[in-house]
Amino acid sequence: MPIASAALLARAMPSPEWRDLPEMCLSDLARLAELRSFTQDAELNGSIFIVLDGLIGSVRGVLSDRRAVTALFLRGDLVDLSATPKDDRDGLLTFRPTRALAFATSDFNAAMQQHKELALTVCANLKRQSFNLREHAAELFTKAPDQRLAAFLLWLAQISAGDQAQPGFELPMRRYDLARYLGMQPETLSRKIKTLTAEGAISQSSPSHLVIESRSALEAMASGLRRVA
Amino acid sequence: MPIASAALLARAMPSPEWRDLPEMCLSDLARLAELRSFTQDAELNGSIFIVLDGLIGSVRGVLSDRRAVTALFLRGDLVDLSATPKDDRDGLLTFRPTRALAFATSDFNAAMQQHKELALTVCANLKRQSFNLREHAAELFTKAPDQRLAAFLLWLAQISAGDQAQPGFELPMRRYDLARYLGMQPETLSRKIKTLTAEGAISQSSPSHLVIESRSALEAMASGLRRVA
DNA sequence: CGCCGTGTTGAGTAGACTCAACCCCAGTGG
DNA sequence: CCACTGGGGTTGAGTCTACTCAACACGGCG
Repeated sequence: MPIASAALLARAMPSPEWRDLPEMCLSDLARLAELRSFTQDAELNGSIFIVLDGLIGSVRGVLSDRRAVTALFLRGDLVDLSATPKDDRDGLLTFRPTRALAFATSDFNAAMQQHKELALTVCANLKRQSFNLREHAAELFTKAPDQRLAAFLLWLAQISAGDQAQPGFELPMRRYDLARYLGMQPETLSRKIKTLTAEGAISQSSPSHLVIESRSALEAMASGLRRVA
Repeated sequence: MPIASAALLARAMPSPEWRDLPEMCLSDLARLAELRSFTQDAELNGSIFIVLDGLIGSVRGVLSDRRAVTALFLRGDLVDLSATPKDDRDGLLTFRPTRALAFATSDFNAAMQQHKELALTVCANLKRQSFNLREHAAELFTKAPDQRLAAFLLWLAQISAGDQAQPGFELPMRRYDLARYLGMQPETLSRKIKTLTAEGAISQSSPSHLVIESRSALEAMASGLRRVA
């Protein structure tokens, strides 16, 4: 469904960088945007999205059982794979029920042409994403799997902190997808979680609900360099 | 040294996306830009760069012997780490003698404010870089080290194809840095190169000069080419 | 009940890592 | 002219760990 007004769009926007765009720009975007809801495991394609809530993953080899999750798009992120070569190897998947604003690529580009503030905001967003990608790549091969897991859990606790006062948090994705994002096999991930609970660093009330018991233990585990034999 | 005129700047620009900016914008950039030359292993910081030639790497843990190379910036790439948190863990290093245009961050941002074409070009550039980063991450954990090496060599041959008619190409970086980029140890890289030469896929006249002897063998080994956005 | 998706556990193996030593070459200085 | 030095690169032996494949546990749902 399209958005009624600039004010409504601003309310829907997940982060200030979007919300604070000029009135004119927001109303143009409102005219072009479509608010879409996706179930888990929905395949997204062909559009530009702004994530409102939920979690979208960029996966490599969607069909294969050997898929790689190359990036996570969180609330507030701009998702634009229009620069990606068109083949069937890349894809966007929702890892949980997700809502997003969808734009036709040409519409959004035209809006960027018109409103330089939009172009600047998109630039800033892309820079942040590039940073996260580099960070992720760095972790992928300076850290051992258990360190990556510890670092990821701390990161997750941080970004889902404001949500509620509860001590724990929900894993926003399946074990399988998480393993593929952290660059390991699901079995390995399972074992690592097991050892973390055994060491008392975390505890899990249900498979997807984790509680950090000892933040310091996790931190000690996360920051270390790669295994020293 | 600053650049004299828009025409000179346009001539220096390495790729059409920059060269085709409007006259006004180019002359503003020429006023702000500084043409700088770096030797190998120079540390860059604090500015925004446009790479003219050479190779810049984003490294994690510059000082450590356990460094990770998280991204490569080639000719035509915009290098802007201003969104990166300021700590001593990230850094930019030249992997070979490199020339680049340097801008003060505030100057460049002001220019983006003024010229929306510049903002759009930067957006496009960042999107391409994001794609490359995702591609790299995907390779890092869907491919085995020898596959990564084969894919990288093919990619390198492709992007340095136009340079000359010679059959081979120069490795643009030290073994050590290459290994760190491909996510393996220097020793492992050395062994992999050895097996590739033993299998007749490549040959090396000097340590840094490689010739692809059998493209098909490499392709078979790479199990999927690396794509160029 | 059987089925399916999801997650966990259990051996066994392949292969990347570690550490140490060595080679090669360019520069340097006696 | 030659020994010395240091950086970059290579080789060798041994260890460790993440992967592989298989089986199993569990819950929801027809």
